[in-house]
Amino acid sequence: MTTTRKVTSLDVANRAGVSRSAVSRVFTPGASVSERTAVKVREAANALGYRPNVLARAMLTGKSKIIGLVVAYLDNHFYPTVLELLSEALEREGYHVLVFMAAHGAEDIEDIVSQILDYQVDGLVLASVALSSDLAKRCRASGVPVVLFNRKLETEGELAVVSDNRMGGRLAAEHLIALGRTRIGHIAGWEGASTQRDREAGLMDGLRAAGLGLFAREVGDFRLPRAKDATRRMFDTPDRPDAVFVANDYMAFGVMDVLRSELGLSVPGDVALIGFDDVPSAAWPAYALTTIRQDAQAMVTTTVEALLSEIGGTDVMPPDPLPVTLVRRATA
Amino acid sequence: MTTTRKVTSLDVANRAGVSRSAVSRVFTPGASVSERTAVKVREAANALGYRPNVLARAMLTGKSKIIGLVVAYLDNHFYPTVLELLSEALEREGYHVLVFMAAHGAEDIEDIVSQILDYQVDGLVLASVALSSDLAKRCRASGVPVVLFNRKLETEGELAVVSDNRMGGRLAAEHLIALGRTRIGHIAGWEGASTQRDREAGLMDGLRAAGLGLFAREVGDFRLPRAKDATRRMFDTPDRPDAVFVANDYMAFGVMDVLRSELGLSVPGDVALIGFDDVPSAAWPAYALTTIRQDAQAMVTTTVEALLSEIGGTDVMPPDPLPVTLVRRATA
DNA sequence: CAGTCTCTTGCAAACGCATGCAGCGAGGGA
DNA sequence: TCCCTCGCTGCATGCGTTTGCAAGAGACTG
Repeated sequence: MTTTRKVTSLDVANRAGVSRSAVSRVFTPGASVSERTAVKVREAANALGYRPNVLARAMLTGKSKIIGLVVAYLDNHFYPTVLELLSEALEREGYHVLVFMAAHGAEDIEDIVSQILDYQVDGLVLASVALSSDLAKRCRASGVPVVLFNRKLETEGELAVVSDNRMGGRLAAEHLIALGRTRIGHIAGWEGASTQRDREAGLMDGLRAAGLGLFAREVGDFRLPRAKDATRRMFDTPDRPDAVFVANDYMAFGVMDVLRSELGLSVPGDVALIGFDDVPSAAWPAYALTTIRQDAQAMVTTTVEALLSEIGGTDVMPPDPLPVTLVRRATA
Repeated sequence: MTTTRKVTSLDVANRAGVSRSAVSRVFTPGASVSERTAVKVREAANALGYRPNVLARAMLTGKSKIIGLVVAYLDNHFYPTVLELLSEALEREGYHVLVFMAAHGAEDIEDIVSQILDYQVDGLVLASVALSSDLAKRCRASGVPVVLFNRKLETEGELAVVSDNRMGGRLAAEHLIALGRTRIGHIAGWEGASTQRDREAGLMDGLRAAGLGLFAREVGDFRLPRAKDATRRMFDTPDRPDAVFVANDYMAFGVMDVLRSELGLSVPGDVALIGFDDVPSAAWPAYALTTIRQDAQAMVTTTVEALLSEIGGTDVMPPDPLPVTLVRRATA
């Protein structure tokens, strides 16, 4: 394996008969270079296959052009979608995404974030992950902007991009009630998530407004097997719910599966179902899940804007919760 | 925003009353340091919150500890799964994944790979992406090991991790034939993919062995809408297939949707269906898709091993295709 | 007690680039 | 013709590390 020596700006400079500075300036947008040398340099660079070393540049400028993303799991299809959108949006701005998997549930977030900071990332987005508020503070102290995605902190001032989860829960409740359902159950996600709390709070708002209470409640932790267990528990009684609001689509698929395949119930005949997120597969005919849609694209756009502003030095106000909409399909 | 100055090894050195080298050595496993200074240094480091700058280290050592991953799309759930597994496996080895989205179909791979190399990645894995063999050569020339994931090149010597797609296709054919089906159709993926070619070749092997020919063929390009269109075309005739082998699960879901929901056909009653990959949702009761399983975990493990070996300087032989298995569910 | 060996440790030189500063030349106005 | 201005360019320094080299400090041996 012939280890071809790395070609540096000096090589290009020599070949083009200029100084390293000249080469550097040619590759630095907005620097002062004459067209004539620019041509010579570009030519030499092409011939040699030279490209500036991002890492070296990062050291000087302090800007690495990389954004850290920590995400806990990818089996809920909402997150792959987000990852794809986020990566594309950032690439458009000259950034790239360094991915970190937060071993599920494990509270080594502390450690993971440290690792990320070692890479001198320009920014950090935490998706589906809870961040202790003092850790957030530490990042901010390192000068690294952080934005929480689909989670928020009770602490003021942390940048968080979320949908109007509470409104979403309320919409779900109102829709089920309008359908004439009265025995409404809830399959909750992980209770540590603000997302979960808000969605449930919204549900309760809606029920209360109609003079109803929650008929049943189980927690599925945003995990498929647990959601199925939760469903079994919830329906293992003669007095069953006639509707269920599930905290996200991913769990809702599991719920629907046990309802139809295990318990032989009809959806929405026996029990109406409504999820949250509107992941792509919610639209698939086999499920045709009625759900509360979060606009992933808008969330990503907002995230990127906030992040880049902060990186640019402009302090930015925490964005408002993004609107959600009920998308009505076959299950409610 | 008080920009706290970055804490460097020099700060730690001063506080601990040693030289920068000492500090460096403390953080370099296997370096020669006395326990006494190690303690002093670690203490100072903790007090100051010091962590070595990975980028600076990367410049010196030439090892960035980052692996580039380029992937074309994440809507086929096979790839999120792989991404998660890959990231976890690499994190275990001290590496991290820098993600690059290859705008679908666009042949700017050339450009994307260049961008990746700018980051001085230690290795590159290309998933669901076709790589011109001279580009592969260019990477190799840069000293960056490349491994193709779920794709292979006709060129010899390129590292590629694939399943035994041909055997998979053959298994599918044999199973359908054993079921008594004779009018067997095929919904193909993107024809530029080796994966597609091999799976189809296997299918043909199986048919031929039974004295059958391919009854119908349409191409779905691994995309959901196109797969659905392909299905409509294939069944828009009085003389319909009684079985279909779809080139991957993701498309198979779409195929099944139009079969059942649009055409009112029964699966497997009217038409048997078999997919490829065994993505998680294939097991969901609403689809219960019979499919050929690729072992994503094994593929990832193989990929990581090959990559790390190459990075370590050991030239490694292209691994054998990984075994696939038929997993029988409700659709065939 | 001198000599030798083994550990540690500091020095200084990279790594590949960006950038302030000063110098150079050309063009324009008086 | 002279001088000022302005656009380019090169020099040198610095970013935060690692690492070969040589020297210092003990520890042992003969």
